Amino acid sequence: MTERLADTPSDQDFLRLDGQICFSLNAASRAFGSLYRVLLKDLGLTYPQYLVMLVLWEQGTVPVKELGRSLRLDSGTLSPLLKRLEAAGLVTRERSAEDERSVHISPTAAGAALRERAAEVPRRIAAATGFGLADIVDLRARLDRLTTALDAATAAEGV
Amino acid sequence: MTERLADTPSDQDFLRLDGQICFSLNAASRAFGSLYRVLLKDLGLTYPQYLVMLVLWEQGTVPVKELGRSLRLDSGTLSPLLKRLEAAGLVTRERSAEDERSVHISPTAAGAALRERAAEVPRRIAAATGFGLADIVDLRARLDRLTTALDAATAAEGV
DNA sequence: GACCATTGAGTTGTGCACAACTTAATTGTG
DNA sequence: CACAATTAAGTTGTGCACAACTCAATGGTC
Repeated sequence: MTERLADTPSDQDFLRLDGQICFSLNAASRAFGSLYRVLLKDLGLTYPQYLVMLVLWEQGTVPVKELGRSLRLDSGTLSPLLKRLEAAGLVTRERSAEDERSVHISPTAAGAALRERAAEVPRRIAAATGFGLADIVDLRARLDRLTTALDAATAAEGV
Repeated sequence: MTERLADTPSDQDFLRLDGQICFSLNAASRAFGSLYRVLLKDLGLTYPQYLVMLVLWEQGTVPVKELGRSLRLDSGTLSPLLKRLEAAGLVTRERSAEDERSVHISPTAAGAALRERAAEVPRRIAAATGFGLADIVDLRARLDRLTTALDAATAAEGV
């Protein structure tokens, strides 16, 4: 393989990258998923459900719209997920009085109680990464930058 | 908010981190997914299907087992995916003669031809990230390190 | 050679992500 | 006020990820 200047990558370079950043990202995301699955099993929550509960624990009552903004999910994903949480007795769903289009989600007593049992999860996750706080903060910043760039590109293509 | 030493993060720090690295990772992964979806639409491929085709373009005929190892996917995911690729006329599936348990996947002529049309995708993805080659390589290394650590932790918990 | 554990694909069932659509409530404008 | 456009949830359909399972082929081991 011949040497190339770092600023003039070949098609081959791109082809290799291709199966890489996104693939590595995907793999890391799924690896997190596996660990969360194990840690959340006792609580009877999936990772997306756990994210919803995190928001509710912090904010109390939250409209579906706001949940979607926070978690980057649309109603097509949230509606059935929230129904399952409701069926599990962890949240309530009620139409807003001021705006009948809006539905407010609140944790039930059981849902709120789950917070204690979930308290250990974040620390165990952080420990499992083997990363220090600074590393994590740095990685997060890069990923967020990446997401912003990709969203912009998708929007540009989408036109 | 009070200042803390970097090496003694509080529970609050962990709770905040929690909704962060994994969440950022997830968001980035999905942002990639959205861009790939747009770019692959003309080819009639989803991102996972594209990954399979990448392997086939590079290696020709590959047993399902090997595909699973490469892509970190099990037969529960691959079997239906490969059936869809077969239905689309992009791959063939045949039982191995030496080992009747094994199924070999090969690109058809149409599947191989798709390679040309997909050639642009990697460069456009790389451009969309806004990252240089060095940044991408570095990020990939961090993510792979993360995945390894998480897999080890999951295995340890799994016991 | 018979028996049993292992292996590779496939199937079934659950849940998430997302596109495309529907429905009902609200808002804006003539 | 009326009516069109917008907005918030929800529904439907497709595809992926994964656990748990089945089934047939293979490879020891006695």
